[in-house]
Order: sequence, then C-alpha cells, then structure tokens
Amino acid sequence: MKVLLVEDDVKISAAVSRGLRAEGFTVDIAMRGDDGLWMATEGSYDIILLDILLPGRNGYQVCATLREAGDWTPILMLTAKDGELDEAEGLDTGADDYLTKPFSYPVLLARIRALLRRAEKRDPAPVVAGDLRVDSVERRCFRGGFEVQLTTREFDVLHFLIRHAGEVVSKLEVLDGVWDYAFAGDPNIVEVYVGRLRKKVDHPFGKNAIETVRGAGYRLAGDGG
Amino acid sequence: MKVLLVEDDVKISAAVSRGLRAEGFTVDIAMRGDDGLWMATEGSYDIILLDILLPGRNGYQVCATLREAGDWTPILMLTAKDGELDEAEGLDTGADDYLTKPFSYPVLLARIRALLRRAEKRDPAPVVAGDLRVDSVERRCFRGGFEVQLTTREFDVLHFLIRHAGEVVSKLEVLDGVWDYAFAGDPNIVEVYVGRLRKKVDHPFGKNAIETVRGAGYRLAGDGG
DNA sequence: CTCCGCATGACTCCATCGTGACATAAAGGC
DNA sequence: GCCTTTATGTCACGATGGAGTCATGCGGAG
Repeated sequence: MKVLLVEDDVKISAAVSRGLRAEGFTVDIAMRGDDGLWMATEGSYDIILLDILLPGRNGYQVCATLREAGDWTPILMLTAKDGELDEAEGLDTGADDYLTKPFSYPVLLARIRALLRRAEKRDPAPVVAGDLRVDSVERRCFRGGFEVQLTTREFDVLHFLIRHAGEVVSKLEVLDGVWDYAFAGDPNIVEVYVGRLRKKVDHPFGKNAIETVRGAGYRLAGDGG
Repeated sequence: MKVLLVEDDVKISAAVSRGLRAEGFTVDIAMRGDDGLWMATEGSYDIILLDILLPGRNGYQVCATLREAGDWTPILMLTAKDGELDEAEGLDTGADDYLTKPFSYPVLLARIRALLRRAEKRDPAPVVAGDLRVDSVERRCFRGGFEVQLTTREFDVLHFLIRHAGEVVSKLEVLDGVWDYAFAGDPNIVEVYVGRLRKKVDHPFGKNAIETVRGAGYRLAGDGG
C-alpha cells in the first residue's frame, strides 16, 4: 500500500511516515503542493494525505486539480487548526475526509483504514489471477485455497502484479509502484523478489504464474491461468 | 523520439537540446512561435516543448491552433517565471503539462518521459491489420486468433508496421521509429527483422502480409487482408 | 544480360535475467 | 539488555537467448 503524504511540517511528516511505515505502508513525502500534485499525477498511490497550508499550491488546489484530471485516489485532508478548514469547501473540492490537527496517531490510522476500505468497495481492484488470490486488507495470499506466507515486500510485489494481471509490467514500473519514490537502488531487486515469489507461489509443476518477457518485464498470467 | 523545442532564449534551447540529444532524442528547434507552429504542422513529433513568451505568436496561440487542427501531440509548456503562466489558461488551451523556469534538467526529463508514457497509453493507434492483432499492453501478437511468440524487437517492428498499415514505410523510417535514436548500425537489420517476422506471422500459403516495395520500403496490408 | 537491392541462414557477442551467498537492519524471545 | 531470527537489499557470477553482422544467393528492373 502506497501513501503520499503532502505536508510541509517536517516534525509531523516524520512522525506520521515513521508510524505508517511500521504498519507496512510505503510512504512518499512531498513538502510542496506542486510537488505533491506532480507525484500524485505520476505515481500510483492508494491514498493521499494532504495538508491544506502548503507552499507552492494549497491543498484545495491540489485536490481540485487531481479530481479535474479524473484522479479519484482517496484524499484525507489535514488541517492545522479548527476553523482553518471550511469543511464544506474541503469536501467540495473532492476530498473524501478531513482530520483536524492535532490528531492522535491511532485516529489517523483508523481514518486511513476506513478510507481504504471505502475505496475498495467503491472500486474493487482485481485480487484474483488464476488460482492466486490476495486479500489486501488482511495482507494475506492464497494459492488454490491454501494460504502462502509472504513478507511485506513480497506481498506488495505480488499485489502489484495481480492488479496488472495479464499486462507486461517493466521492472521500473514495479519499482515505482512498490518501492519508495526515493529508492535509488538496483532494479535487480525486482528480479530478486520475483524469484522469491516464484519459489513461494508458483506451481511446483506446470507453467510459471509469473512469466518473464525478456527485454520488457514480467507478466502475471491473467484469467487464463 | 523526436522533440520540437520552441524557445527563443538561445542559452536555454542550447542547454536543453544538448541534454536531450545526449539522451538519444532527435531535437528540432524553432525560435519563433509561427515557425514552431509550422514545424509542428509539417513534421511529426513525439512531444513539443513550448515556451509561452515568444516572438511571432505566443505559446498559448500555438498550442490552441494545433489542438484546433486536431493535432494532439503531447505539449509541455515552459514558463519563464511563476505567475507568468495562468495555469488554468495554459491547460485550457490544451497543453498536457507545464513547467516553471528555472527548472532543473532532471525534472524536465522526468516530465517529458511521463508525458510520453501517458501519450503511449492513451494512443488509440490501430493495432489490427487483416487477421493480425497486437496488444501493446500485454505485449502479445495474434494471427487469426492464435498467439504468435515474438521477441521484443520483432514485436516493436510489427507494432510499427501495423500502426502504419497500408502505407509504404521506408527502411529508414522503421529504423527511426523502432530503433528510436542514433542507431549507428547496418540498415540491413530491418530486412533481417522483416524476414524473421514473415517466418513467424505470414501465412504459410497465400500472399504475404508484409509486402516488399522495391526501392521504397515495405507495406503491411491494411484491412483488406 | 547485368546490376543492384533484397532475402536468408549461420555465427558471434553481449545484455539481460536467475540465483545463491552475504551484509545490514529490524523484530522478537529469553 | 543480549542474542537469535527474519526481512531487506547488494553483489557477483553463470547461463542463455536474442540482437546485430556478414556473406552469399536470388530475382526483378532496365
């Protein structure tokens, strides 16, 4: 699960991102409104946490621009103090929820989970490919009815592949979709994780679920098997 | 990949074009708005970088004129300073993105790549010719309902031919379109790949899907068969 | 008939991918 | 608090398939 946190207060963003990462979220941080907009447009996030008062472009504008562009990623608005946010205005620009600072971490987490559940219901992403199934809320994976134990990263990679089942996804797309924006490492890491996944979820016999398309990337078999 | 840069500041255009050429882009430069418009109309570019303040005709006008003429080449607007560009206005004329000067080169490059990716996805280019069909997302090729295994290069060449189905395309055009940039090698490579494609996708009997036009290039049969 | 452009099969080399081993960092048990 | 275990990412090496080169043969155009 990828979270985009757009917040210029370093203390808050540090605390929030640390907490969310401990929960297994992958967190990207933007400190300016325009940067946040850019990252939201380019990246693919499961949820966006958006401060109102931001340099570059305020939260309302970011939110409105995203919605105009047809991006309906769940947005949770963060507002510095009661009254700063005209709630009606915030919701009118297309935000899904708002939270007034100071907020406690458990409350934030609860709101995030609630939004994710709601978004999941509204727009269910494919979670099944062949006899593979993932449960994104519980972070569990099943093959043919039997559960397979996966680590956080392994799960994220598989989840990403299932959401793009049938498509060829390049290693860079996987990297962008699963790892931090700031991840500067070797794309070889994708090969490593695909390898680990194959060991765990591929059929012992028969054709591989994750197919290598040389020079292009990987393809998870779609409905066909 | 061909880039049209419309920019009257010589320092900027020199720096940008040098950088982009190093990345393998083919860069054409126009210093006036009307020249840029003409080049955009005449040539076929993958992306246009368009300054706002230009002699001859400003960037908004160039952009709007192109869109009116049905030209949907991705356009990245460049604006000299914050505030010069009324963003709403810039986007309303049909620009796909905008970038405020001064910008760093990596940011420019990232934006260009993002626009190209986006354009690739929304590109409704025909992917069917006769009983041949290619799916660029799944990177698969079918002849008469049966899948044909192609390597990356073979796929790219066939994809290019199908996008130009019915037209005669010269070997150089194929080279330019598939090998993208500065390929220093033997143009004979195109003949080699056409040969390999014929082996894989042509009918064992009956007329060839890929026709040789001696002295001019190749033509992939269009809807006719 | 002759020439030039195209077709084709064989061959080489290198980029890409797969994998096991290892360094670090975080989590958990005692 | 210390030690063990598990997870993440790095690296290097080996295997392999495909990209590109080349030489030769063919055939249409003039």
